[in-house]
Amino acid sequence: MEKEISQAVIRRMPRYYRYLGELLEEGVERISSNDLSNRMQVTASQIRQDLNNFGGFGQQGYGYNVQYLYDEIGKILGLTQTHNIIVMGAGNLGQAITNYVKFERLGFRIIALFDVNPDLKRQNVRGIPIYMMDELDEFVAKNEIDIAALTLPKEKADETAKHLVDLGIHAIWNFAHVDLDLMDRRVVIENVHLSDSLMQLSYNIVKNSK
Amino acid sequence: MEKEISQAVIRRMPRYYRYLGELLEEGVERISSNDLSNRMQVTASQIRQDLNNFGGFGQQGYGYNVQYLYDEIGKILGLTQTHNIIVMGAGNLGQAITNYVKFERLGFRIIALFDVNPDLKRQNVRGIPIYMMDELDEFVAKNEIDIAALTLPKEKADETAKHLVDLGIHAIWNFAHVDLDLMDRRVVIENVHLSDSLMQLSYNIVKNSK
DNA sequence: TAGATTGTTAATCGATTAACAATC
DNA sequence: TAGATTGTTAATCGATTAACAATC
Repeated sequence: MEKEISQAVIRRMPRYYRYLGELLEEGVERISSNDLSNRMQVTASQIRQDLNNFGGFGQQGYGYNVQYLYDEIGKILGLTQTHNIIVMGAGNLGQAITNYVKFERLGFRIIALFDVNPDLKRQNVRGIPIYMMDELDEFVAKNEIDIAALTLPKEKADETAKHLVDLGIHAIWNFAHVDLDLMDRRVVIENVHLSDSLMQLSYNIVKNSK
Repeated sequence: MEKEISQAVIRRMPRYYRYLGELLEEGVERISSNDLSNRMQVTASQIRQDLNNFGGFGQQGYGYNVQYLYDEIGKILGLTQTHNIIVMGAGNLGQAITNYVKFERLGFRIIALFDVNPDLKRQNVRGIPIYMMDELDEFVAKNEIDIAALTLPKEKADETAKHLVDLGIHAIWNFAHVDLDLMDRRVVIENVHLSDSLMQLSYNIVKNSK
């Protein structure tokens, strides 16, 4: 195994990717760490350090080729392969995520939703079918699933997550308001705790008004 | 102004709040930093350091009173006051956020949505009215708005944000895939970049499978 | 070549952890 | 009082920034 790269660095990579995408749209061919640092409001030093965790993508005296760097970061982030996603919970949030077409451009493809509500049986979201929870095992056996997005009430989140892992799904995008307890298992979890985010905003509002 | 508290600390406060809430539900009356650290998988030292940024909430030999600490963190996070929210963009994500009843328990109250789509005129989400964008100025003038949630395409996000700030709204919960350019203004911004989050997950999947 | 800018090492800064005296 | 556990200072660790030699 190579030397571990810190999550602080990883968290910044999608942001670089986003800015490079914008530069591409603007038709910019090359950029120096200094120019990029001005745009992104980070230090040029940090950009160079971050990138050099993964290799030398630039050239002295020239800077970075935008298209090349964009593609390389895409590779690093695993965007060259398609990721099939199932969404657990077909409520508002589950449906909102499903409708987020934008993800598809990045290679993320939602292929099914699951819910317990019988009213949703045989329904679909933008052509993507909603199944009942008891159809999950068979579906997962027959399809290659890379990620499960969890938009369930917190009471159901933990057991569902464990079940998904047992079915062989090793990546969970967790929207439930709990920290999943799957420590001993080989799973990657990415949390999106919306209410935590809102509370952080609330704190900063109070601070800002002082 | 008091000494600045780092965002790293602030980011952890909602998590403490969440765990203390769970302890309350379990009927636990008091807890030591050590027991809490075991539950939360952080060091006891960090818990004590974090809390002591805001004051001494514990007692030697006893630990922390759960209810008291819960309330105090609630105050710190500004949850004692109600925050009125408007949601810009009544698409799937805007509606999903609006339906997230959970927020209300924390004092966040969504009072209106705004969209450009004339089909949505006079519609509502769970009783909360959808207005047209041209009704925004009047609505903001007549109501006390604390937070605007931005669920717009990135092309519209920046100008809308500027407009909101001009109308006197100084907190933005940004779901658009851009970093808003409002640097010189007195605004607090909390970003929720879902595709960034998904890319981070994707990176960790690749790493995990090695 | 001269100028520009990277890749990388060294210095600084900040955040986390450890330790322990204070005290309930 | 003795035991437990905080609040806080000191030590360590990691992340960011600065500096500069290498090189295109």
